[in-house]
Amino acid sequence: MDWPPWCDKIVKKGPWTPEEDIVLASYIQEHGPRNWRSVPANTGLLRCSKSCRLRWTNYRRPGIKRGNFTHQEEKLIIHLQALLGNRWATIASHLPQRTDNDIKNHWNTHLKKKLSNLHNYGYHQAIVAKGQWEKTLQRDVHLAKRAFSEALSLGLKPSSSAQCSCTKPPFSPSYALSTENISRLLQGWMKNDSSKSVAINQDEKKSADSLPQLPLQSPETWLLDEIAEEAMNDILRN
DNA sequence: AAAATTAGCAACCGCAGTCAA
DNA sequence: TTTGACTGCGGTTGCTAATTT
Repeated sequence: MDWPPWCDKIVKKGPWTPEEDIVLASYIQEHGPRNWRSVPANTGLLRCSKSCRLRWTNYRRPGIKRGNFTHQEEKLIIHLQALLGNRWATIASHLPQRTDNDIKNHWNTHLKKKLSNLHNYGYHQAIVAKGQWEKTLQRDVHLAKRAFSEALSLGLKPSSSAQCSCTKPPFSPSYALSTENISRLLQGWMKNDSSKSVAINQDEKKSADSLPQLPLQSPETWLLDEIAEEAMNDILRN
């Protein structure tokens, strides 16, 4: 049965009910998450294919982690956002248990605010610590970007342009933003991070592990000096 | 206690990319 | 080469719960 042309008139919107979820989940379990157009047609759900896909991708897909973001996850999101901009899908690929929608919502409702506080707190610290705080988060982000560019000139592997879905790179060259290269940069950052407990994609990690270390760990070229890091931790904890 | 405001989040919308016919 | 179907993405909206006045 094809989805009728008048489907827009009967399509249901708004929150999904548990019953609809069960129907969707059992259908996907049987047929796999593809051919979304067939889902409403074959299940009788009064939802458009898009809505079914979104519901599955963001809420019903196995392995999705819901609930509070850990401190470590937040830091990773902040760093990736600084590097990539609002490319939520790319950022989400580095937090496999989180969806892009979840990350985007968390950024818009929590992290932006926290970063704003961090910025203000930074200027306060600058006065208190007699200039030690001149490395505010914004500057750190700038440094990260510079380090990124420098690292590229030191031989980060270009990705095949066809695989790079980045349409709006924050800085050039555009090939910089491949998954592999981002993983390398993250690895550099994580080496400086105390907990090192972020679950990055295991394949990416293997790939990154097999590559020579890049000179990204020096204070001059990587993100946060101890003071900035501590202040950031304070803000994120609150 | 009630009304107003704010915050958080699920879901929708529109656009762009991909691919097959 | 063109066209249409499908999919993915990011921005935005709107509902609900929590908080403030």
